[in-house]
Amino acid sequence: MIERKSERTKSAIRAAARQVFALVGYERATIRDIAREANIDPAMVMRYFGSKDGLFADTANFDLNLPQDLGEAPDKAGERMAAHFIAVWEQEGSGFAVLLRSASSNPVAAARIAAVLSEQLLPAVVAMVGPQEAPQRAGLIASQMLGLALSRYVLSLGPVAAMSREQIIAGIGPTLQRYLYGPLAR
Amino acid sequence: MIERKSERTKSAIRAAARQVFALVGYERATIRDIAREANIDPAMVMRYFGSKDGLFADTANFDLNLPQDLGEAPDKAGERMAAHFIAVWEQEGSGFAVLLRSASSNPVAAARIAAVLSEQLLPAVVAMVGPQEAPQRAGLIASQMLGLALSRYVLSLGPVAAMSREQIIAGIGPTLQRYLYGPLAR
DNA sequence: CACGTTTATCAACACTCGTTGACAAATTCT
DNA sequence: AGAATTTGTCAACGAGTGTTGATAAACGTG
Repeated sequence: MIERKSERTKSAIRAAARQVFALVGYERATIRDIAREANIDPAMVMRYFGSKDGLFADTANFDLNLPQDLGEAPDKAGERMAAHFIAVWEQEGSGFAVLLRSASSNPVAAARIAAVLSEQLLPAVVAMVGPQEAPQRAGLIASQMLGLALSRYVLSLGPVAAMSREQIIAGIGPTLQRYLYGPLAR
Repeated sequence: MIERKSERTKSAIRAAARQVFALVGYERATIRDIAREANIDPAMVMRYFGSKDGLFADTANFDLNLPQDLGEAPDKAGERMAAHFIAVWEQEGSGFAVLLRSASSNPVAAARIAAVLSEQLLPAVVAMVGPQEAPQRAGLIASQMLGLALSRYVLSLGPVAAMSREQIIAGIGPTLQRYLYGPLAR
């Protein structure tokens, strides 16, 4: 057999876990729920992922994957960044929904979001504006993007969820642009 | 006795509940934890609040309390709004921390945040810019403010938590200003 | 003081959860 | 085919949870 049977089961569990975790969060998701969603026995989850924590750690990952050339067209950076964020989030199984849904109550998820900020967003901003002002600028950007994701995808707040991608980008792009290159308080 | 003894106990429970709920969220908070924090018996919680849900419903309330005169100085509205948000959140026992910490996993909390948007923020924005564009503008404002609160108070993301109130206001005020009165995509 | 009401204590129930281990079935290898 | 390994099933355990009811202590009132 070219592919172990267990790999099929593992990915079925993973897919079900992503779905359930993203929908109800780490605490409310039960192994029994996930197993039922994947049409397997709860014990299989333990066999292949060791524990509920292990499954979550495997499922809740996210790569921001920012383009490297944002700084080459500085006047377009904000808009491009906004568009990139939305594109990455809306691709299925990105793991970001899992992460954000559980971040408020699960320390592991919170730490991973913090890591995305410090290891992916911050370096990109450093490359654009230098190390001096980068933390503050990256922090402001993170606050806007996380707030958008929370409002639109997690809480589904009416007005935010109703906006089109284009409206979102038109609204938030200039904000990111200013957070990147606009004036800053000392 | 001028004040029933039960009122003392009830407010002790309330205070402990706010603290525990705000720290770990609805699901991870246990009645036993809250009771221990308040130095009372778990059964007292049931007597006075009926259920864990009842206690949460009693604890998790929030009034944005926006000033009525924001529209009178339109060029200052964004900055004043930002300053007001921060002031309201940082006053102890505001209940907002409880709400936001649990919003991602608790439907009641999510619904209450949605209600703050639709019943408090939206009407204020309608009064300033009219009903046509208000939903989109209020949605954008909510996304930025929720994201700030999430980053700074719930997740304590380093760069955001490190900023001073003045830096926050200087950074976010202009954003709200543009969300209120700036150009908008159709 | 004695009585009724309010407040507090305690132990237990019923349930759900993550997790485990024994065992069976299927699959692969010799 | 027979043995060994992998994969799956099932029932149960132990811990923790919200919740309840019986019972005691504290308190105000005649």
